[in-house]
Amino acid sequence: MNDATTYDPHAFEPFAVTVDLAVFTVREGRLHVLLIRRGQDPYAGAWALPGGFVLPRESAESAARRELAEETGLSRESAAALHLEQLRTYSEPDRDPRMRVVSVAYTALVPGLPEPRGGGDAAHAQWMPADGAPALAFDHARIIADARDRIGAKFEYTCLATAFCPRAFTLGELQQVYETVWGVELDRPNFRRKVLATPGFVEPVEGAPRRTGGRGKPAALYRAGTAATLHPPLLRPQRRF
Amino acid sequence: MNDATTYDPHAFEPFAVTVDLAVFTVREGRLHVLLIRRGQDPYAGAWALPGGFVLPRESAESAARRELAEETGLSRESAAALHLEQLRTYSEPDRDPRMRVVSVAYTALVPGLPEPRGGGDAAHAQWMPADGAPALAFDHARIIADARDRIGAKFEYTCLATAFCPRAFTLGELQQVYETVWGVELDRPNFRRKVLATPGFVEPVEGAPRRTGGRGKPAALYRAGTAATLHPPLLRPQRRF
DNA sequence: TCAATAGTGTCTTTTAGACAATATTGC
DNA sequence: GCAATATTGTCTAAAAGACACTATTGA
Repeated sequence: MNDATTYDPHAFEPFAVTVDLAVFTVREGRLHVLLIRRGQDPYAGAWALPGGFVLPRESAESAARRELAEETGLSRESAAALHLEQLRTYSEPDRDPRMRVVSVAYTALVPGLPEPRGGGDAAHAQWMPADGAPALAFDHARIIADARDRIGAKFEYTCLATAFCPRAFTLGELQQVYETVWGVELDRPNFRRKVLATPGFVEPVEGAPRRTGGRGKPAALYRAGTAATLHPPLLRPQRRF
Repeated sequence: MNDATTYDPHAFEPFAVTVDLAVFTVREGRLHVLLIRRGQDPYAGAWALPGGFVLPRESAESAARRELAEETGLSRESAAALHLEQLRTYSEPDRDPRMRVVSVAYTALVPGLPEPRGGGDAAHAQWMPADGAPALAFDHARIIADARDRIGAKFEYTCLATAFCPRAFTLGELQQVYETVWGVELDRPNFRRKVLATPGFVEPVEGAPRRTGGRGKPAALYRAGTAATLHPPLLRPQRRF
């Protein structure tokens, strides 16, 4: 085994360590991902995930939150409240043609509303549909695919879906989040029964019911509960064969 | 956003990138983890996870497989067949007191039998019970805890448990793997019904049945099936409250 | 009135959990 | 025979799925 004691940090060409952010939202019944347009080679003009270098004195998680605030134009306080989760690390030697870059990818889920009005560099950040997205720089298409897999799986046994919803939301909105992420239709009464029967998933919020589109009965409002995981899970409908 | 184009790799003190391996096995009904004893400061004399530096031209995954082969004394071919999975990356600035080290942790599951007879550096590698383990160097206790959480969760909806079993195993052995990892007792008839009803989880193997301890009816042998995930999942018994 | 969405109730099928009963081995 | 483990079977409880039905809004 190698040991760090025997290692001279300057003996090798150094590794660069970056974070990449796969920031998702649901708008108009479609999953969107936050992308920026690259101005320089390689991949000049291509779309890419936001991200940046981990600074010498910060953790990857801190770097991810810092970049997230910068890219979305949110305050640090708001960004701190967003759901941010480490996805995995990508370290193929040639994933960046210029130098050795190891990137820690993070997934963030944000409610549908806020535009990525960027302070600073984020002016070119834009929501793009996660399906039918353009060609992406580096291995970013892979990162997005991995992130979508992870999100879809976590929807089954965690309360993660509420991270896509505003503070107060209707069960119809929550159901649409599930349907969008999973790409399936769910039965409304059964979904409702299941969600309400899961302790800590959602809790009712008092006040005037909200109308969804103007038409139809106004729906009751709920907010995210205190639970983090679902017991029992909310399983994706299976493709029986 | 920072961009690698504007980055001088030698401007900062470089990052070192390592892999840490949390290698587990089940023996005698207890979960064990492969540890090495450190010979040098910091943490001289303490136990630590095996691992090492990612070389300039290899991916973290390749480094993990290389280190795994070295530490366990297995051939590259055997090591390639073991279950190896990226856990997460640890990047706190002071996790190593000497320098900035970002470590990509991997989890490996191996069948109970093989001793870590090490070629080379691995002579000091040893299986230790995962509970009641000694104090560990760096943040390795945290890594082991994260790995155990992940394994326990994945047991619910994947076929991962068979990775702890030899090529041919009995349902009783598989059940004991579940019971060890989850720390619960399972009902044998129900476990059996569930496993056999899940397509692709296990498949029967012909040949003489094996006796477990000499006493009792010999059990039929099975091998791992072709499925990777369980549908529907095999849920951990819930602590109802 | 109708269209549209929210919400309730009910029935059936599936799955999980508890546990009795039988089978096959070593001693 | 008995102890120990494997295996089958049965009954019950819980959950999922399908779907009819009612409720409340805007036009």
